Amino acid sequence: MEVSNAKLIDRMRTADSDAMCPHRLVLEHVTSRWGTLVLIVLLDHSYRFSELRREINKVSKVSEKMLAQTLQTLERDGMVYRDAKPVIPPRVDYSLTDLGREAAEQVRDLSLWTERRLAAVQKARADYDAAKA
Amino acid sequence: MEVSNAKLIDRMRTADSDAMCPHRLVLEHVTSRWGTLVLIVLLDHSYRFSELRREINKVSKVSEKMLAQTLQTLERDGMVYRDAKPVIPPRVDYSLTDLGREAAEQVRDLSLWTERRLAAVQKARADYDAAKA
DNA sequence: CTGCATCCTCAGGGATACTG
DNA sequence: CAGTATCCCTGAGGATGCAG
Repeated sequence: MEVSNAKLIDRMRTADSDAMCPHRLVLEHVTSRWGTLVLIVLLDHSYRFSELRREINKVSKVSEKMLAQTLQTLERDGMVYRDAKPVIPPRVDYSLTDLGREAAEQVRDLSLWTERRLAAVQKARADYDAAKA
Repeated sequence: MEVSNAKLIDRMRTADSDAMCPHRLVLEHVTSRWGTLVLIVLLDHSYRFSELRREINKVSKVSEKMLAQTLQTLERDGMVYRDAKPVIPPRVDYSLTDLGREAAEQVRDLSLWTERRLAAVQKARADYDAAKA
């Protein structure tokens, strides 16, 4: 990585100081509470809406509304492909696009990293809490 | 990466379905709204509290409360080192630990990735919006 | 300067009911 | 089944004031 961080943070600036710069918004979609889980699960294979919901519910309860909303955001950002089959009853399959797969792999790696380093974090917490008392 | 995603998602489960598993919590701290910015900025060098706040404010206004809260969380997780010098007026320097640097580099890479792929995302959004209308 | 503590606002997110 | 629409509420997060 040749780019300095000072430059990165500067490129995050916006003329309007209140509005977020575009790529930060994408980052927030990808790292959002439900976005991360959707991406990680979809890395496996495509899922129907309720399959996906059941899978995520194993980890953390997600409301139908939030799942739909998350999927729409990721679909609009070009991360998720939505395949709605014109059958009765409806069948909709969600899968990752190439773009989404790139994002998902990085999110997954970060998740795996936190898992690997969990012991260190817990140690740090114990020390921190002990120092407080 | 040898580990299957099915296993990853399963390892994210908790006995108590409502509680989040430990490493997901760490992930959320690191990818939180202010956590990402703190990590990216600190990747440069250490900062005093108000320096850090000014730097982040360039990108997105952060309240003193949220910055302090974020720093405490990251410090407790062993990502950030807090060096409080016993002088008047107080001087506190924040820097990344080795653990924090590992996290920060991944977050920065993800941020750089979204920046690189921004054009693709914006194209996808335009297509999506056009299809709606 | 660096923080706590307090109060308050608002939007993220849940529950429910309804439709194609 | 796969959503949309509605209502509602908790809690993230901002503003202000004060202390060390």
